[in-house]
Amino acid sequence: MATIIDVSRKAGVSTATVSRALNHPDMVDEKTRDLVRLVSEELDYRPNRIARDLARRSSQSVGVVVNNFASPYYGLMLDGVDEALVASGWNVIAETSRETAGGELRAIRSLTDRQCDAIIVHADSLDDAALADLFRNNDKLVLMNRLLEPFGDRCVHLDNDLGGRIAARHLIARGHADIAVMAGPETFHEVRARLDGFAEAMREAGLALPVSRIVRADFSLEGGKRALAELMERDGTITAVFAHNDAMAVGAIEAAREMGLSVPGDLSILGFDDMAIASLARPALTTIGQPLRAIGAACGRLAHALSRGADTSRIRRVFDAELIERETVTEPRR
Amino acid sequence: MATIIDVSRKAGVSTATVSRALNHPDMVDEKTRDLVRLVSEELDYRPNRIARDLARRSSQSVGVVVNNFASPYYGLMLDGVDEALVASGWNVIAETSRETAGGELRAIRSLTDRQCDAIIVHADSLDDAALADLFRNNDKLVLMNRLLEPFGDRCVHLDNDLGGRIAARHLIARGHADIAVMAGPETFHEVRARLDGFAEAMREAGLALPVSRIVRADFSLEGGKRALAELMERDGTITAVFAHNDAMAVGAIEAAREMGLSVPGDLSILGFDDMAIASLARPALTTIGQPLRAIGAACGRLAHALSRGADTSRIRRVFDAELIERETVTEPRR
DNA sequence: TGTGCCGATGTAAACGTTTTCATTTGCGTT
DNA sequence: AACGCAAATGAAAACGTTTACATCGGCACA
Repeated sequence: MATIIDVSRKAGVSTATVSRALNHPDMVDEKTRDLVRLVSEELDYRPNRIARDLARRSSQSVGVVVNNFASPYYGLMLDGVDEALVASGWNVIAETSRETAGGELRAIRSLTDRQCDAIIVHADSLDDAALADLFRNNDKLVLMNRLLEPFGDRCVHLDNDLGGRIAARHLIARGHADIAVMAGPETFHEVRARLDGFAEAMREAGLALPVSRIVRADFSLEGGKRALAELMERDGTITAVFAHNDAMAVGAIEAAREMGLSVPGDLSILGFDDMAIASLARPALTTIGQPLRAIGAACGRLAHALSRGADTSRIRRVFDAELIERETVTEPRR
Repeated sequence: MATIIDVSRKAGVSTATVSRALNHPDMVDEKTRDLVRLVSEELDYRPNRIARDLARRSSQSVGVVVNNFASPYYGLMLDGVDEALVASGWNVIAETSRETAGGELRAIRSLTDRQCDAIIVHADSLDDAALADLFRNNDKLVLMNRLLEPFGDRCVHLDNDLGGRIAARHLIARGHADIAVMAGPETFHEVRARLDGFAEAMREAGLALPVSRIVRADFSLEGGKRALAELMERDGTITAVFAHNDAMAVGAIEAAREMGLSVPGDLSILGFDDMAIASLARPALTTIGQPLRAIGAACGRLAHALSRGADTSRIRRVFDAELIERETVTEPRR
């Protein structure tokens, strides 16, 4: 591999001039600039990024920590981050936390050691206090799809409260009054917000949401099946259910079918997330979508701006959930 | 941030000793070793990876280039790569090609500039000749889920030929004789192998596979729908179809339903890939699975071994496809 | 009591850039 | 002709490590 020294020798100039010709073309005479470029081309010179990074004290990369790569939830956000950074020649160094709090800390440390100029983290296992600690000590940290209160300007997230509201309003608009919700585990911060927004919109419409109509389930298809069974056993009068993610919703569809209930004839079902499964389900699932790619891209832009000390005020931090109408919500049969 | 110089001063030794105490503990006296460790701890010293990489002439990272992050196809393999490397403290630097040949070359260049010790590439847009060029000039390149003939020892891939064989044998074993195949676009190298294996197994069983029973479609749900329509129009006697991926297979299920055909009663359908959609479809799709995570992990191990000049002979390069029986294949009705 | 060796440490070079500071050159101004 | 200034360039320091080589004691051995 040719180094800058090879180029400087062959071109008969100093390494400083080569560096300037390539990085700050306007600082060097046109003739030498062309000469240097020509020679670089001939030798197929490619600057060693490690040496450059060391000298510049910037790695031109942002680290991202996610639970895993396999789930499209993370995949879409990663795509967004990548999309936002690729134009500026920056790289994304991704590391997985393998769903543990220890893993998240380990990943952040490792990315810090690698001198990433900023780090984007999707934190599931870390609680608010631990995160606040991290954010206090590191001002180049961006929180992905989660809101951490005192550091709102470094969080990019979906408005889950609004998502819950939209869900309630849609079901209410279709004429439902006896509505149940299939909530995710309490450990998920999203769950609280979706529940709050939903309850608030119900209240505004003068409708009741008794605790007997709220059931907890894990975010899986099986969880959804079990949850629907429990719900119907508790209270057979419900006409619609709002599930906190698509997998649970699809599970609910299956459970309903097994009970001899038609969807949406006897029971309307509304999901959340708009993952691939929603459009593939039959009947196709009506759901609340979150713009994951856009959220990822905003994280990327924020990280980039943060690490260059640029203005971050024009970067969007909160994204709206959006109703995706398909086939599983209609008027209740009377 | 504390540097090695801070540590050396505070401990009253040279930087060389600090470096040795931390990296080669057996080269330094027990007492100084403990002292250095204590001081490092106190100052919260973390070696600067960029400086270390420059000095060691190794970045301890492997680059991976994939089309995108959003598809679980790549996600699963990335998870595998990560899994194989995380233990040794190496990082994965991922870059997307955005589905273009130019993008693949650009990504490889960029990862080379970053001094990745090895690069794993999933090449879709590059043809064999271009790839061979690359592999000739760079001996730290690993090809992910594709076979490039003269460089088989640096390719990790699914045995697609076997996959095709398994598909044919399963349908034949169930009693089918009039079988059609829904092949993917010719540009995909997998497609050829699956077709070959399938045709070979049909021949072995003494069954015909006329070209009229082979239809090309793109790898999408819509493509599958259109392809089934065309197939049935050409020849209404078929009792089973082998689709080259799950999305097409699910499209075929839908098209069949729209034509008033029951699946698997009137028509058996066999997919390929075993992506999430397969288990979610109703009826659940019988398909041929590929161990993507294991393939990714093997790529990771191979890249790691290659970059350290270690023995690579014990790393598995070809993985078997596996039949996943669900609900869409049964005996033909007679 | 030398001699040789080995273990522990320090000195300084090396990794390949970027950038500060100093120097040279040429030009316009008085 | 002397001066100042700006543009172009070079010399060398800096980035923070690792490691080849040199040095120094101490110890076993003859």
